Amino acid sequence: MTQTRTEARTPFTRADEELALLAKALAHPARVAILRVLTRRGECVCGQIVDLMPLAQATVSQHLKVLKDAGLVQGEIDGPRTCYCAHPAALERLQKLVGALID
Amino acid sequence: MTQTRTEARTPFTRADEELALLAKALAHPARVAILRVLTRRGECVCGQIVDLMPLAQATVSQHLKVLKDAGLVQGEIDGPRTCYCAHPAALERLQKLVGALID
DNA sequence: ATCGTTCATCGTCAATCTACGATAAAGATG
DNA sequence: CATCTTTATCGTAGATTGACGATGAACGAT
Repeated sequence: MTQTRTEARTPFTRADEELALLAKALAHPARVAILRVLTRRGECVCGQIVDLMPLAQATVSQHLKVLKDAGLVQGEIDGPRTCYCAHPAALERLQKLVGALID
Repeated sequence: MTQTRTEARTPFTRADEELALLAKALAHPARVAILRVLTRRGECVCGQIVDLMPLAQATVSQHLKVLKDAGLVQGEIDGPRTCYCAHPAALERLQKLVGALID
């Protein structure tokens, strides 16, 4: 047995992993569009976003989950709705990581 | 008939598409690592990159192609080798697009 | 001309992603 | 309580991605 740890291991650095994860969350135009809506209009209820997107509700919800898992977006349950807003710190983090890549 | 053009069409803006494409190219730690190597060490022959990565030559070559297609990297054939270097303008473009998202 | 080196591409398999309809869960409302 | 609205999740089908070995193409050296 050459591997005793249970954690997933990769031979890449943390910064590489972190940047890749953030980039992956932005790697679909729908998610970029959602994020743009949220930074422009501040808070949005899920249904408002769905109305702006050429996608089914289930698909938008799935993209929102990806953005939330990446920390780019925060969701707060508000009665029967869910209110989403952008999390600027994550975007700034992404910008910083890209900047570090440039040198 | 509601669609006469032959080009692929998306309902997203160009900026959304462009950012998504650049992000997608960075959406794998191996590609981030390759890009970091290239910005740190300037030019690199493909084999040097392969030696630094825990991946087969074919896989690294495939990742290099993704980076090249996204414009993040340039490759120049030099005899039997191929010399790669980062294309900083593309990274700056990415940074700018992310910045525009923040507002 | 025949090697040996270097790299890109092909073929392929497993895994992940994207999209959607259907359904479940949670609150509001009558 | 029954119902409507809103959103998340399930299940699934098709497409794309990531990994590799094998092979091919291009060049330098013997």
